[in-house]
Amino acid sequence: MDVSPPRHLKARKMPRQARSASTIDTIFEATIQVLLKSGTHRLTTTRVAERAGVSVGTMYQYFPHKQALLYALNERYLDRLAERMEKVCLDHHGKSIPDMIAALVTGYWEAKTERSEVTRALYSSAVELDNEALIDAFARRMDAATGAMLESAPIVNCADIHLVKATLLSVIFGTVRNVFERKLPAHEQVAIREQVIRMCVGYLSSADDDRSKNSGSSLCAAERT
Amino acid sequence: MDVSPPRHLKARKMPRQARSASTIDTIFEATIQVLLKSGTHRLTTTRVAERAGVSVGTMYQYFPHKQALLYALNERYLDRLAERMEKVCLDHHGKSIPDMIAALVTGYWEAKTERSEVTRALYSSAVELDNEALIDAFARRMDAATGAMLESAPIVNCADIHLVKATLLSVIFGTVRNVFERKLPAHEQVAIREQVIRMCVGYLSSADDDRSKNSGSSLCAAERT
Amino acid sequence: MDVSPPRHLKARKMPRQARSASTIDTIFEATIQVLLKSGTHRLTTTRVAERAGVSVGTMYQYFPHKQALLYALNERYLDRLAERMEKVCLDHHGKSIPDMIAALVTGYWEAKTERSEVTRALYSSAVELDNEALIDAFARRMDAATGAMLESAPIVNCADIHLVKATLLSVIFGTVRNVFERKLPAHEQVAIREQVIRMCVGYLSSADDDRSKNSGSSLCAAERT
Amino acid sequence: MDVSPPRHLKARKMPRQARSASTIDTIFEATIQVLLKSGTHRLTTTRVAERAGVSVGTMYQYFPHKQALLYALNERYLDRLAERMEKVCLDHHGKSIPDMIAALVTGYWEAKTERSEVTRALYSSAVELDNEALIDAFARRMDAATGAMLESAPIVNCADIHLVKATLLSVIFGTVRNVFERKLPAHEQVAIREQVIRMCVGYLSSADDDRSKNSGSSLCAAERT
DNA sequence: CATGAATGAGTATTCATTCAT
DNA sequence: AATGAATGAATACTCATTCAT
Repeated sequence: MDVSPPRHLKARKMPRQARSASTIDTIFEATIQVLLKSGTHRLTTTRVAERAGVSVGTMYQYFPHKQALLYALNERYLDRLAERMEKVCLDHHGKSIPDMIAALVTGYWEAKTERSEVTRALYSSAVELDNEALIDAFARRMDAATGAMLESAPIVNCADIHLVKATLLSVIFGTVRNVFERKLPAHEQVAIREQVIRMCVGYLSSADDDRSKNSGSSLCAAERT
Repeated sequence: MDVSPPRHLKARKMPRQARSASTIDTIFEATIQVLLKSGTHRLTTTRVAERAGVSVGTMYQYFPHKQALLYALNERYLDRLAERMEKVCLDHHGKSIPDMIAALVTGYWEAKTERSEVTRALYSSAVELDNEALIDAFARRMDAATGAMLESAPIVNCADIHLVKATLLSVIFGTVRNVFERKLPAHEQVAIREQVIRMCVGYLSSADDDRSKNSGSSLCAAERT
Repeated sequence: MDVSPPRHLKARKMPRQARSASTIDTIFEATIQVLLKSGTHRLTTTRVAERAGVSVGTMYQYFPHKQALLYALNERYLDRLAERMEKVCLDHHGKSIPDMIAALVTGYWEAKTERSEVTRALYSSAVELDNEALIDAFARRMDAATGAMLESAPIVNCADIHLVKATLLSVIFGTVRNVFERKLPAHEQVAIREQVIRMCVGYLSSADDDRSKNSGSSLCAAERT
Repeated sequence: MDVSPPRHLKARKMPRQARSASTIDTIFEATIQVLLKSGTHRLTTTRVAERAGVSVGTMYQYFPHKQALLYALNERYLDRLAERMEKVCLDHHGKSIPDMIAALVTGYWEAKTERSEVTRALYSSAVELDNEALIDAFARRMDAATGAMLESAPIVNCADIHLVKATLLSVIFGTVRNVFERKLPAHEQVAIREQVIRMCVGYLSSADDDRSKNSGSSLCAAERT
C-alpha cells in the first residue's frame, strides 16, 4: 500500500535484508498472537517481543513505538486484503453483473470470516490509531478494481459510475462488517449474504434501466440535475 | 434497555434519590467530554471524576469499575438511539414503502451524524467491552419496530419477512456506519444515502414482486423450499 | 479487664443502655465474621457495619476508629479467656500438682482450639495493635490465678514461686500457641500436650525436691545467690 | 530452604548476575528498614523501592508483587536462622544433654534477641502470608539437626525419639517466643530461660529413666503399646 | 441520634521507552 | 547490532473518616 503514513507512524527501518524481513514478519505474527491471547489492552511491547523471540530493544529497532507497530500491522493486513479483492475482481472481468456482485460480497465475506478472530483483533487494535490514510488507500484500490471490473461488463453503462461504485462498496463492506460483528448464526449470515447480493444486483440493473429509459427518477437523471 | 448485563458490568447502585440521578448524569456527560478531549485510551477514572466535579470515590459508588461506567454509557446511548428510531418507525406507520425506507435511513444517519464526534467516541469506548448483549437488545428493538412499520404498509406481504428485515437493517446500519466512518465529504454522503434508499426500496418491491409472481428465484419462493 | 488502654484506643462511649450493649456485641460478632471471611487486611469498617446491620456512622459512635474496635475486640477476647482460665484454676484448688498442670494445659489448649479459626483471626487482627497493656493485664490475672491454685497444693513450697509460675505460664502458653499455629495433625497435638504436662509436672516436683534437699543447683538455691 | 513456595508467591527472576544478587539484597535490607520505621501496614512498595534506591519497576522485576517480596524475605530469614541453629547443633554433637539443651535454648534466644526489633517486624510481616510451607521446612530442618545432635549423646536412647524431639522443639521455640514477645525485663527473661533449660533437661532425663526402668507411665512404654 | 453519600489521599501494579553493556 | 535491566509516570481502585440531612 503506497501510502505515506503520518510521519510519526513510520516504521523505523525498511527491511533491506532477508533477515530483517523475516524478523519483521515474526514480529507481526507475534503481535497477532498476543492480540488474540491477551486482547488489545493487554498487548504490550514486551509481550510481543517475548512471543516473537526477540528482545524489546530489537523490536524498537524496527518500530520506533507501539503505534508504529500496530499501524504497520494494519497496513499489511489491508494490503493483503486489497490484493485479494483485486484478484477477485480481475478474475471476474467480463462476467455477468450478478456474478461480479456475488464474487465481491462472497470474497469480502470470506476474507473476514476465514480467521474471524484475527479480523476482530485487528479491528480493535486499530481503534484510536490514526489510520485514515490506510483506509482511504484501501478504498481507492477497491474503487479502481471494482471500476475496472464493472466496466468490463457488457451492459452497465451509467453516467455516474463513480457514485454507483461508491454506493456498492459502502453497502457491501458496511453490511458484511455489520453482519460479521453481530456474530449471527452462520446460516443466517449466509442467508443475509444472498439477499445482499440480490439487492445489489437489482440496484445495478435498475441503475442501468433508468439510464436506457431516461426516467426522471433515475440515478443518471438525478445526477444530471 | 432491559438487558441483564454480564454480571461483572453491572452498575453498583441504582439512583434512588434525585440527587444521585443527576450525579450519574453528570458523570455520563463528563465521560463523553473526556472521551472527546482525550480519547479512549486516555480516559481515566480520575479525569472523568474531575471533569464531573465529583471525587473518584463517589464515582466508584455508582460504577464498580471503569468498564461498568463505559458499559452503562453505551447502554444509555443505545437506549436513546433505539427510542429515537422507534419513534421514527411509529411516525411512518401506514406510509408508503419508499417513505418508510427513507425515514429509516435518514433517521439513523441523522442520529449518528448530529454529534458525530460523540458517536465516534462511543464506538471507540466500546472496543473490548463485552457489550454484545446491548447490541442484541438494540437489534431486537429495531427488528420489532421496523417489523411493525413494514407490516402496516398495504403492499408488503412476504413470507420471510424476518429475513427481509434482518437484511434491511444490516444494510442500513452497516452502510451508514461505513459511510460515516470514512469521513467522506458531506455531499457525497448525502448522495450515497439517496442511493441506499433507492436500493432498499428496489429490494423490497422486488421481494414483493417475487411473491406475487411466485418466481423461482424470488425471495419467498426460495424460502418455501 | 480493668486496664486503662492507651488513651487513643478507648471506645468512645461506654454502653450504658441495654440497646448499646447489644449493638456493641453485634458489632463484635460482625467483626469476627468479617475477619473470618475476608481476613485482616480486607476488614473494612464499612463491611463490618454492613454485616452488623448498622450504618458506619453508628459504628463510629461506639468506636472512634478502626483500631479502637480491634482493641476492644481483643480486650473482650482476652477477658473471656482470662475468666475461663480463672475458673479452671479455681476448680482445681487443692488438687494434686499433676491435676493442676493438666488442667492448665488442657484448659488453655481447648480454649484456643474450640474455635481455632477465630483464634487465628484475632491473632492476626492484633498485629500492629498497641495491645501490650492487654497482654500484661492478662498475664497478671493468670499469674494471680495460678499462684492461688498452686499455693493451695499441699506440697509445693518453693521460695521463688514467682519465677516458677512465670516459667510455667510462659512454657504452657508459648508451647500451646506454637503447636496450635503449626497446624500439626490432631493426634500429634494431643501427644505433645501430654508430654508438656509431664514435663511441667516433672519441673514442679524437681523445684520442690531441690528445695527440700537444698541442693546447690536447685531453683531456690539459684535464687538465693 | 529448598521449599517450593505456593506458586503465586514465587520470586520472579533468580539473580543470575552478581549485580542482580546485590540488588535483591539491597531490597531485602530496605524492606527491613521500612518495616522497622513504618510498620507492616505502612510498608509500601514505593517506600521500599525508594529506600533501596531503585525504582519500583526494578523491584517488580524481581518480585511479582508485595506478597512475594515478604515471602522471600521471610524465607531468607528462616533460612539463616535454620543455618545458625544447625551450626549450634553440630557444635554440640557428643556433648552432655544439659549442654545440648542449654545450647538450643540460648542459641535460639540469642538469634531472636540480637536484632529483636527485626524479629518482631518479620513476625508481623508474615501475618496473612501463606508461609506455612516455610515454617514446615524450618521445622523439618530443626528436627533433623536436633535429632542428629541428641542421638550423638551417649545416654539418650528413647524409643519415641520423634515425639520427644517434637515436644522439645515446641517447648523451646514456643516459650522463647512467648517470653520474647512479652517484652519482660531482661533479667527476668534470663531467669526464665535458665528454668526452661532445667525443665527440658529434667524432661529428657526422665524420658530416659523411664526407659531404663520400663515404668508403665513412661514415655517409651506408652509408645510401645 | 442515625444514616450513608461523599471525600481524596494512598497503594499496588503496569508498561512504553531508554541505554549501558 | 542485539540485549534486557532499569526507569518512573501513569492508573485503577480502596477505605477510614466526616458531615449534611
